[in-house]
Amino acid sequence: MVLQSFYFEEIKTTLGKIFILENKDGICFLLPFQDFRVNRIKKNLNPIKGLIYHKNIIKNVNNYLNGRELLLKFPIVFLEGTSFQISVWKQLQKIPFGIKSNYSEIAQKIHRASAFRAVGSAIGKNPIMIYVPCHRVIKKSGNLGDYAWGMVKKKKLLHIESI
DNA sequence: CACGATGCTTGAA
DNA sequence: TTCAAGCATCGTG
Repeated sequence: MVLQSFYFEEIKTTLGKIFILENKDGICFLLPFQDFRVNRIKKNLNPIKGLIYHKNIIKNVNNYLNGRELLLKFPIVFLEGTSFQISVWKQLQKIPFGIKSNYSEIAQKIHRASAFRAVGSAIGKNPIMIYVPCHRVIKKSGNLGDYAWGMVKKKKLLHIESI
């Protein structure tokens, strides 16, 4: 297998500093800068500074966060994750803008109705924030639930989508 | 390999 | 509000 090149960028947003990693096939990671995976990714994949394939995601992220634009579609590549986790992340992508869901609903959709607790764990490892809209998943009770990157960020995202 | 612990939950007590 | 059940993963031994 041919060694592929990865490109990264770190942008400042109203949500804080965000790390973006891409290759020619799509977006591979989009994480808050403080996520523990960022350093590991840089070290292992040795990405080149500066996006070249999906440069316009930078403007899209900022516009979205400022409520000026909806999320555009970018190809997404899951470089890691178990089949269970990937099926959860793919299911999240089907939640429309401005619509909320809950953990057991996601579990049902992937035909693992009783695995709602595991769904929560899988969502917590989402590699691509915003575009894999894990923030739209809240508790069935109506409480906002938890968020791996902090409730402040989850609340901001939900606010942007008026959820 | 076998447990125990853990994590963006739930439903019942 | 507290708690046990339930499920995929991960760290330990």
